[in-house]
Parts: sequence; structure tokens; C-alpha cells
Amino acid sequence: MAIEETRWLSGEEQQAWFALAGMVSWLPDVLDAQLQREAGITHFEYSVMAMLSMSPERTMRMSEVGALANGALPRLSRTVDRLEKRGWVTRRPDPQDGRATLAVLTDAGWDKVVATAPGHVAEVRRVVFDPLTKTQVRQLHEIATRIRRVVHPDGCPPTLPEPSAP
Amino acid sequence: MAIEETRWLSGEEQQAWFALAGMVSWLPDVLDAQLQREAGITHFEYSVMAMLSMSPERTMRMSEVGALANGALPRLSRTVDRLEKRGWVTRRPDPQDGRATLAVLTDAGWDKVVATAPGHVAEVRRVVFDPLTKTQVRQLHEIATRIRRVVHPDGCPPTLPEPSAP
DNA sequence: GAGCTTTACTTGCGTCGTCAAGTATTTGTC
DNA sequence: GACAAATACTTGACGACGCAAGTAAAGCTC
Repeated sequence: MAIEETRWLSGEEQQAWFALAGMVSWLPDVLDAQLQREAGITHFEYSVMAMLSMSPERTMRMSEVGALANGALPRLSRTVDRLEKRGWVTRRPDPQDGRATLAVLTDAGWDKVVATAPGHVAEVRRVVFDPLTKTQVRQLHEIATRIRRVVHPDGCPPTLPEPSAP
Repeated sequence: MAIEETRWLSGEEQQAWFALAGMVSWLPDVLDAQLQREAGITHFEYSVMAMLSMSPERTMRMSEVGALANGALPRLSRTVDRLEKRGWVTRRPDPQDGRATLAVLTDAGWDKVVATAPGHVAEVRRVVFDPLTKTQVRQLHEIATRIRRVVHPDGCPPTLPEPSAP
């Protein structure tokens, strides 16, 4: 809200913005819908379990999970409540730091991820990768990285934790 | 969930997907935050009013607004409730078709859009266009269009309604 | 080592969004 | 023209999310 003259979007920018806004609105809905239909979980719940499944010991601090799954702490806390009730995750205090809570994926949780991953990956492929060329995938990677750096500066490390599974 | 072998994501695809997921999660939050801070409205509320402001007569059918603002009907209905309470929008029955409802932007609503647009556009510029090159904007346009076609097939027309304002 | 600050969650409360069901109007169909 | 089906919303019930406040452990300072 500076006093400067507003730089309105050009025609090209408007169209790009409109396309982006549409994608950003609907993509999460589609992913949620598939997971809800075939696994009875939300995309965020899946992300939480998937991140845990990729961690050594299937264990991570709440805040780490949150960062990787793109969710703030209150949201994560309630989500882990639900996952705990369903027997897929358990909490235990971090022996290293009494303030921290560790989330642990149970065997049942592991099985749930393994059962759910193929359908989810297929959906991601269908809506994101199949419509794009290999070149566009690289372009998207760069573009999304740049935007994400601005919208969420304290983003996650460039390398994911040991992928020991799906 | 076919019986076919799962085609897991390649390393490149995983990274691109991770970057995209981050962007898709945080971008809406950042835009909502700016509008909430500076105008006390959500991004969806702004979109609804902005679409109306660009329409001739500042009037549109609910379902049209919903399509342009990327929201389903129940959401739109409640959003217009709120905007109506704040005096920015009014409803009236469509004389052409008694089932339809027309949403009309009031003068106060128009003023609100005019007052809010500069700050919002600046934020969109800051998080989307400033970090990208002109080439990347074109690439993003094409990529987002392709993905949106899959996630929301009954998308909106390629051309926006007469932009008679912001 | 007492006390203030910071960090890492958790939770109460209010709002928002979605699903399913309900209402009103229009559009065939016979 | 009467009745079923479709369309265009609206609404009741309910779950999820975010903000701000609360709790508990660590860390720092003197």
C-alpha cells in the first residue's frame, strides 16, 4: 500500500495469473477427492504419513513433519490426533528435548501408506505429469521453487530425507 | 487402483512435485494474509467482488461468479451472504430465469474493490511475477492451463468478461 | 540457581467450507 | 397441460482450520 503508482498486470500476466489461480484452487480438491474416495483420508493426512514413512525409524518431530507436509503446527497437532485415533501414528516425547513430541508411524500406518500410495501416485501422474512434457516438468520445477521461496521462505531442505519407501 | 504395476515418480518428478505442492499450499495463505491484513477480506471474497466489478452492470449469475472465482456454489452462497451483510453485494432474482440469482456489486462494493486492488496486485506481483522471468511467465501460463484443464475440465472461457476496471 | 525469554507444541473458540438434503423454477414428454 | 426430470441455488449439520492464548521444557543471564 505504498504511495507509488500501481503497476497493473499486463494482458499476458492476467491470463497467466488466472490460469495459475485456477490450478491452485482445484488441484488440492482433486487430490483430496481421490484420497477420500479410495482411502478415506485427506491429502494432508496422507502427506504426514508419507513423510513419516520416508524417515529412518519412521519417526519425526512434529515440527519437522509439519514443515515437510506443508502444514502449520496447530493443524498438524489435530491431524495427528485423528491419525492416532485411527491407530496409524503414535506420539511420544523426545528423549533429547522434553519440549518436542515425536510422531511415529505404526505398522498399521505403514500398511495404510503402502496400500494408498499407488492410487495417489497415479492421480498425481494423471493431473500433473501426464499433461506436461518432460521439458515442462523441468520448467515447473524451477518456477514452483522460485515462487515457493517467496511465499514460504523457511522452506524445507533441498533434499528429502532418505526415501526408504514409496 | 487398477491392477497395473505402479509407475513411481522419478527423482526429477519427485522434486518437481515437492516444489509444486509447497507452492500450492502456501500461495493461497500468503494472498489471504495480505488481504486480511490490509482489507479484512479473504482472497475468495475479493475474487467474487473483482469478478463482479469486471462485469457489465456489475452483475452476474451466482454460478458464473462461482466459475470465475473458482468456488463451488455452497461456498459462493455463504460468501455472498457475508458480502451482503457488509453492504458490498446485493442479490436479486434473474428476470430471465426464476431459478437463477443475480449478484450485484453495490457502489460501496465497487469502492472496496478499488481501494483493495492495488495492494492485492502488488502482492501477486511480489510473489508470482517478480521472481519469474518473462519467459517463465509464458511457460507457467501454458503449464497451469494444461493442469487446470485436467483438474477442472469445465473451466471458464479463455477470455475474461469485458475488463471495465481493475 | 532464580527468573526471564524462547521454543515446541496443544487447545478453546469462532469462522469457514463441504456434503447432503431441501426448495423453487424451468424444461421436456406424453 | 400435467408430471417427471433437470437446473440453480440455499441451508442444516458437521468437521476442519486458524488465531491467539495456554502449558511445559530449555536456554540464557546475572
